[in-house]
Amino acid sequence: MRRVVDSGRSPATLAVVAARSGVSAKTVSRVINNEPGVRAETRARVLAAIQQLDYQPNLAARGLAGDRSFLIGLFYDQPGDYLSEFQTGAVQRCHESNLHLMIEPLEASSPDLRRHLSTLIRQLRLEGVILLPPLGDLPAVHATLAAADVPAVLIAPMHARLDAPVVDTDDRAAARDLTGALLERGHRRIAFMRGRPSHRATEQRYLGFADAMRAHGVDIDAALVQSGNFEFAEGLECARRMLSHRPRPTAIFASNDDMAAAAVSAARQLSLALPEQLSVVGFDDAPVATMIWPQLTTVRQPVRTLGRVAADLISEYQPHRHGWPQPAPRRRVPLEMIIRGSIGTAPADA
Amino acid sequence: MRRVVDSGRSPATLAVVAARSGVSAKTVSRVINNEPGVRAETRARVLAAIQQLDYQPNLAARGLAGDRSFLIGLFYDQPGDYLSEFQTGAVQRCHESNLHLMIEPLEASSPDLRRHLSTLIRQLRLEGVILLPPLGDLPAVHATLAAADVPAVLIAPMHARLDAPVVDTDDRAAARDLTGALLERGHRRIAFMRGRPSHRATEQRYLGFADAMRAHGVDIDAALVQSGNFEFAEGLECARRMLSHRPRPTAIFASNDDMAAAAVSAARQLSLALPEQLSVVGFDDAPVATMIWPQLTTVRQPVRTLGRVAADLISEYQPHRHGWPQPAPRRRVPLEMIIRGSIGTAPADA
DNA sequence: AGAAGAAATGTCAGCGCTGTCAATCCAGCC
DNA sequence: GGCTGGATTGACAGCGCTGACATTTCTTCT
Repeated sequence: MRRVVDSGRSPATLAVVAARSGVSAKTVSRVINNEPGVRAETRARVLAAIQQLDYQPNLAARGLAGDRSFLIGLFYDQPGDYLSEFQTGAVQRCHESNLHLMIEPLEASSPDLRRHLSTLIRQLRLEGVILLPPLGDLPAVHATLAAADVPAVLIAPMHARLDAPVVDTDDRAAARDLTGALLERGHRRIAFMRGRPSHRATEQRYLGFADAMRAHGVDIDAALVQSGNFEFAEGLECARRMLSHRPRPTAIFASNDDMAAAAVSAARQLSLALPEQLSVVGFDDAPVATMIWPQLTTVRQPVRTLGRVAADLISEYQPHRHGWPQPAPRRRVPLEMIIRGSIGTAPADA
Repeated sequence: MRRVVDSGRSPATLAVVAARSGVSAKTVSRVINNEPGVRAETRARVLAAIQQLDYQPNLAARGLAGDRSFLIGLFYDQPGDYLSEFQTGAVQRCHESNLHLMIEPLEASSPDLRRHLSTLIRQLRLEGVILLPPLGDLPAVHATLAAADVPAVLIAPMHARLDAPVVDTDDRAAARDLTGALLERGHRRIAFMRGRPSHRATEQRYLGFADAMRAHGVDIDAALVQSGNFEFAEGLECARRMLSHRPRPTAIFASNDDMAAAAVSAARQLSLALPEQLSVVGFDDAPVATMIWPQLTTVRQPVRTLGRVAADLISEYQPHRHGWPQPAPRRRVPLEMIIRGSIGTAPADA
């Protein structure tokens, strides 16, 4: 009895499956691709053979023959803590459609962004891409994608486009609710810390804040609306300025949790008691929101869901039509407010 | 004058480049793959044609013909804030070698982990994988990879293996330094908060702590060594227990920043002044480290570099040899201590 | 039963590239 | 010049699959 050492044992091919199940290769192909026009019994037989042989179709061959790639690109500029959650959601959804996700960092400000992107797209023959902010707003990116005829899904872009679907959240409504929570607790002098101007969320969150203030007939003190650029460090400076303003605001609405954490730090340094003397709300429910004391009242960003929905749109895209349907779909993912210890009743003497 | 609309204009193929430069397809292939045995002048001519035609080789075709995939897999279990940094480093390095990175979540505890992994590997024909903890320690993962003959790089695994290269950091030395910083400031009653048992870092950091204590002739109070499982919530419980212990520790060494943040929160709730009454150190230099007040003294984790080095090992892997060289390479990336406001001199009355 | 049409299945070329091996070129040497 | 051997280059098949189209096998209806 002889044994053949075969560490690189060649995996079963479609032809082997065909032989095993007594049909032609083409029929096996039909089964794999879930094409119609295969008798149920035949399909079952083929499926059984696939199982027995533990057959896995060769992606490269499928791609080459069918002029596809089964690859979706996820492009991002700044890696942030939300990225890994987002991509996890996107990958999961992609797998359901037998697609794979390639993640690609892409410097928005890089001079050869176009070349880089173009190389990537054409080498990989990406079937679609997901653009995390702020990439969805770069004309250079859209031009390159259009030239290569690759459909894109935009995540919370500043400006919606007719030719590209968008996934976003209703930040304005959430900001309204959040502001409402402060107003309900008697706050009137509320400072608002804006985010980075290049993000859609920056404007939307401010508008929601303004909506709520107006609805309650409360004036906004322009001196108490400043930008912290979504960053902790700048938020710290900003909060210091706000807290040294007189009369002092009784609450700070920070456009994200990093800046809210900064506001908490600033208050801490001024020995203000939270939430007795100052209420703070953030946005995003970032990890830091529950890592400081008091924990931040904020709005949970359904990041994983966003990733899933984005992948969903790409999967559903019908390439036989010319481009996306007009107008391109837009999906809104609901946002959820989370009340935690960082807000309280406005101080009486304020 | 007529214009032909050609949105899906077929990209140049290798054959076109060959015709253009007056050589055979095979020679163009040689140039693309940087194979030797091509006269410099010929190479230049081909390169010029590639440029002019803006030719991009088709990955799927190269893969099919050459039995490669140009794909590296990055597997992770828990998405964390470090993941996106890591993958950014890894992607960058991969691109330098014309490889692409596929990221794949993989539930360590999932019952069909093997099946899932196996499907992925064989469909994509991954050329190598990077295993983030704790995946590098799962026998099921190694078995599957070995069966498919796919080389793996382990990131900071609990147990090194002879057959797989490892990238890690010298946590023990860093923990020693960090403990030294506390001892220098007069601290003697130092509590130590351990991490998740499944991580190599947990043990290493404790050993470094113990090294330093022993070197200074300071006894470790066993009651002050407890586990917070690397998580904020558990860290909070743990810190409360530690701070209610009498005599109270004057410093807490938390095995990661999340738990250190928890220690700060706990101290805050007990109205302890930081760092006057309590010093806290963390580990990792996570975002939260600079988002709380006082900012955490910690050790910076060179995450992006780790990603780059991991990809480097995979790229350098020589598949013509049988497996990795014995013993497989191990790369240590240096760690850097960062002193911030969370530590101070031990209280005199302690 | 037989024809017509729909449904199911098969044949075959070829996607764009690389491995194998054969053909050609050229320098160096007698 | 003619020969030899290494350096270049080319011809061609085929990687594993799917598209287009041909063929066969059912249904259904008269």
